[in-house]
Amino acid sequence: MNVRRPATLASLAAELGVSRTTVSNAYNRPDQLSPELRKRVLDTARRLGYPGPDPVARSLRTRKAGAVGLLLTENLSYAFRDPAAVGFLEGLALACEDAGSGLLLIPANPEREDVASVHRAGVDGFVVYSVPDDDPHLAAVLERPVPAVVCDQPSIENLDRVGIDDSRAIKTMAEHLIGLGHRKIGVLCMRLARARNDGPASVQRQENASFHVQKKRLTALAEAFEAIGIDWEQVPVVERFDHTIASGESAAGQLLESNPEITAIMCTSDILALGALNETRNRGRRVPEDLSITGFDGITEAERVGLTTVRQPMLEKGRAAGRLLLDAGEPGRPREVRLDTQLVTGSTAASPRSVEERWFGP
Amino acid sequence: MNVRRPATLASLAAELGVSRTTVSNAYNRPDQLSPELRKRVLDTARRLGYPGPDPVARSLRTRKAGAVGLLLTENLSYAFRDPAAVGFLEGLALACEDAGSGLLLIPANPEREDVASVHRAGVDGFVVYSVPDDDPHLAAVLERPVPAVVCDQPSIENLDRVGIDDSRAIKTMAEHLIGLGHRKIGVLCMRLARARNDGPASVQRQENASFHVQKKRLTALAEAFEAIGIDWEQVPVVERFDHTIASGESAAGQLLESNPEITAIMCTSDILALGALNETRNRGRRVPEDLSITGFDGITEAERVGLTTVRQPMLEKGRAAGRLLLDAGEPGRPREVRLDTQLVTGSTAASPRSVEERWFGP
DNA sequence: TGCAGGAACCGTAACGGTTCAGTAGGCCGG
DNA sequence: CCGGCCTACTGAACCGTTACGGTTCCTGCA
Repeated sequence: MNVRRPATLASLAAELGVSRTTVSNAYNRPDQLSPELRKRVLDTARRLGYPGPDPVARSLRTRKAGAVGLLLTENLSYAFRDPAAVGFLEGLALACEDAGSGLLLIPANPEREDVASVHRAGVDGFVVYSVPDDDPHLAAVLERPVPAVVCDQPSIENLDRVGIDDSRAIKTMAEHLIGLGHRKIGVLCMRLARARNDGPASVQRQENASFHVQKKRLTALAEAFEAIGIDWEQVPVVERFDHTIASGESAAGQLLESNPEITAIMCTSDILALGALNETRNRGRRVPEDLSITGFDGITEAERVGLTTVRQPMLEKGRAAGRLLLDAGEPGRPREVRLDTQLVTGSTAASPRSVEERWFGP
Repeated sequence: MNVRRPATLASLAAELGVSRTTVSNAYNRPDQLSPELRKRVLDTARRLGYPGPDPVARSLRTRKAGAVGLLLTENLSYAFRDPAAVGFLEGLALACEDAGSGLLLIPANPEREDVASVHRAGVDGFVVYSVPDDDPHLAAVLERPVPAVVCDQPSIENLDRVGIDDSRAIKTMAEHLIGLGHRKIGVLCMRLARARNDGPASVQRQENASFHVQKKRLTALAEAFEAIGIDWEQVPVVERFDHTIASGESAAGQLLESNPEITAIMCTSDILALGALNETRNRGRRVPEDLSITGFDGITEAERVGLTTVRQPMLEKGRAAGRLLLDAGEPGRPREVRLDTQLVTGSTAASPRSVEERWFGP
């Protein structure tokens, strides 16, 4: 009985001697037929091994897939490796759950240009999470005649958008460090473009960055530091393609090697900051006495080690994106959700003068 | 132009004066038509705003959805909160990625019996991860005429299966504790059945457990301890429905309150163990001097705090499940993957005699 | 000149449903 | 006896595509 099931709504109807409509109604509109007949239909279905209306055929007819697609810049598995991404996913999953919708993770290898996965996705809409502006997958999503919500991206056409004020958020951090007295800093950032570059990022590269969030943060930092008379050209920025603690370590090493005079490292993510923390301490320098280190995101691991960082509500971000997508707004009017961030003063940033104090006494 | 897109493969064909087949071929089989015509098709498609073949209609025709469904016992969002689940997901995502397949997370609220989400899922197969034996969602999956792989479940009909030797694994831990000299232990376990029960779990409840893994582990523990003459009836087992650190804390509290004489707490998961660790220390008892605590899973957080636990390869589990599902085996012969586990001797389990030693000297 | 063979394209039949405008019959009030 | 309404069910159109098995036309070669 379990070998093959050519049972279909039509064959079931034939077996019962009723119309297909009636069988369909038995499943979808119980009030449209007598209880006895309905029972008979369902019983026969069980007997014949009919698993109920085929979801794909139904989707075709109803134009509803019952799922939202998630497109992110990284390998699928990355979504589960980065705590910030996991937080976002959790929020998105919550929103989907509330709406009874599925969540389809779309495989989009950033190194390849294979857009087929986007075309193949049977979804009612897309959530696009922090992909580069020129990503072909994003373009493919825009072509699809379904709504989309972008997250941590510049606003596109008339799409709904979710994000934070990246500029304001990181400026708060910059001002915090400036207030502490730091003048010589270095920056660690995530990938700026689809083309791999592990090393210093020139100002030009920063300006041409296609990863919106990273670009925004660097621009804001430049503004903050130029505002107090520091030449941004002279501020070393080291970029890493992979977003891992190991990347943070090697980037920090590179930075400290070439710019030993800096008193603080600002990272555009907590993961990088955690790596920087490791590397710095491995080199025998104390944090924050010898070097201040700051992150961005506010992931649990960061809070545990007392990282000074900017907390952004990743879960809320995901939830907001899901909600925006699932309860469609007015046609012409794109919506925007901008979430609040919060400076978390941990124990990894202090005044650089404390160094002198250690040497020469207070 | 972006308002409505009634453009379809048929309308495009009509516009071009070619057959639908040809348009279809332009997308799917470029070698079946001349490059010029193909270009003309694609150009016209762009002009008309035709987004390419509809994925749902394609799925219906080809009988391929290009996605695998994941069913788990918990709220969707739970999958992202539990590190072990995240590890599993990462592995599963890797396998999906390799096969160019999507991963559809199916919302299956464990408290409700709403099975529609399973019926609605347009997928080529299911991965079922640790749901209770009597879960209606599981039943719904079995009805669907697509392959399924179960994980951490008893083998079903002729489904592929992935798991570990839970019995052997936890016995190793039990023997480790016994070897250290522990005779009076308490156990913290995860939910045993769909019906909520936060408190002591009687032997009968243990035997009737519908969560296969938990049952297996408890049974194995009973065997291990009865083998050295301990009456399992006398061993306190405390169950928690929610799988959180807070649950671990309250369960440990309950256990220590009613059974202050125990020298070790064995937990069936690291999360519970981390909670137990907190609670124990908050009560002013030292670990492992005053009390030994063991976990199960080997999550990162556990390793960080030096928990004595059993490591199981969650990522490999997910990957194996995905692979099994994606490269279909022989029809009649269900496959089974059984992964290895490993005892991790951390710093949270020690000989109970060290207590006496502390009091009376060595 | 005849013909084999391949390249390029086409027509039809599914794929498995949902939906909507009916229709037949029963019941009821007038 | 008639008109109207309700219940229970039906028929046919439609959703948008791909699989299958052709047909047509052109080229090259004997």
